[in-house]
Amino acid sequence: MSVSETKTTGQTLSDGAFEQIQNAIVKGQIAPGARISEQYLSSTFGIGRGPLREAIRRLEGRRLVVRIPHAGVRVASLSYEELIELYHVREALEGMACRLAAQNMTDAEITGLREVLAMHEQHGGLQANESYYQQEGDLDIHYLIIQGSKNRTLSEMLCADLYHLLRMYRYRYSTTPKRPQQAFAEHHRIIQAIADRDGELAEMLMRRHISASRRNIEQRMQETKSHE
Amino acid sequence: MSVSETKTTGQTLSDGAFEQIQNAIVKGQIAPGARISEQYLSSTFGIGRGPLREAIRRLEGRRLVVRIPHAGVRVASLSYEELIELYHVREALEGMACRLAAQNMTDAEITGLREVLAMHEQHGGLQANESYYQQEGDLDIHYLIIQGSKNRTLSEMLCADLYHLLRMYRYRYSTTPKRPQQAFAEHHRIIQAIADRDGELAEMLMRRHISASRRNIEQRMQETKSHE
DNA sequence: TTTCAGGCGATTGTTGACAATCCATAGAGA
DNA sequence: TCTCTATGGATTGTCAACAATCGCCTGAAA
Repeated sequence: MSVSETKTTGQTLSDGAFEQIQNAIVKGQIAPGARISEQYLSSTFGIGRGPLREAIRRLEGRRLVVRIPHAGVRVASLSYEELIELYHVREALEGMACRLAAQNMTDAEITGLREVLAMHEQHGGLQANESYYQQEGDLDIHYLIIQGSKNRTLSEMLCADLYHLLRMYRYRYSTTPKRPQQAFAEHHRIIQAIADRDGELAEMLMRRHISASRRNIEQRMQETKSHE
Repeated sequence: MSVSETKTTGQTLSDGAFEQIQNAIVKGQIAPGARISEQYLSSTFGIGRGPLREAIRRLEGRRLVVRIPHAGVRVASLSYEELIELYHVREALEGMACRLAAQNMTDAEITGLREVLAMHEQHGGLQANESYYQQEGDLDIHYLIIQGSKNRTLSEMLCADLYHLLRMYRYRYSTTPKRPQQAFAEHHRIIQAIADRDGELAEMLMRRHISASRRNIEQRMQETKSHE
């Protein structure tokens, strides 16, 4: 569980620590449910406990860690139920974002969206760790559409708050083999609806897309039965 | 802008400061957009800067303050556009919560909901600062319905993140004279739909309820033109 | 008069030491 | 042997001092 040394993009030590710890948690380099002591983090990142505690409080706000007063913080370990809840929330929020995107995206942005999709189609051929790239690509598409909604409040909620939790799960449970192709087709239809400025259809397609993704997870969890 | 001395409910100084500052911001005791120095807070609450900074980082996560590195933090002053955005997000999220509440609330909880509504109806007679109570009452109803969705992720997002921002505005722009009665009737219909276990109708009614509230604000802002 | 450079004051960022709290373990008594 | 208590260690919470950065104000030059 060695935390790889990524560059600190933050302007202040606290910001840097925040990003690094967040990355480590999201990528699973720190195991979910594991207790993280301030001393460990302090020696790992080589900074004092002050900035660390500030970073932890921010992570707490994003629900990436759970803190118990006088007892320490643990990496959040979302239950299966909470993951499903997350997908339900996403369905409502991203459906809305998609409808707004159909209204508010510029033609240039829609063109860019298509280019990203095409790029992912080309890269879709390689096999090794394809799931990873496909997943990140999936996030890229969703990210662009969310930004296209032009609703900054919505964007922040989805990108800053929800997506990190989601990515945490994606790193844990690698994607299912069959989904990517289907997801690609769904993305294609969604983008088409946006290009047609059909907000209602775009919302419906996005909701179905996320709903299908959720059911896919539910099915896999049912199979493996490793609820832990 | 004297910050009233409210009791510290938090278990740790940082938690207490977090709640107190949050309250002060929400209630408008600290003006929106005002710069708050750590020294001021430190002397006001009588605690060191360490816990204060932790509290500030949490407030930052909730978008109640905006922080610029090396330059200090300011109380968030949401623009008119952001307020409208907030209502749009609420519409999607609370609509969903209402649909889930119709599915998942227990009969006892629905009874409790009706009692709260009836209580607010009785108290509706008094005039002085009625708007305030009506508003808080409104929040109570919404709060109960959100909890009734039994989706903890959703509940946290709405209650912990969004509602404080919303309350901040409610304290600033006192409610309009005519809305309460109408809102009361709408609440009544929503609760009826929940009692009937009609999730689809409940969601639609809640969306319209929030949408009407949003349009009411839009109209008022149009009239006064005090966008500042 | 305007603009830009430099320095001063104030504020934020960071650190290390100190205090308070909790957890686990060992030990005594029943 | 079991339970309850007390003590020690470790960890978190808090504070006060130090360092770094920024904004403002002064003043000089164009």
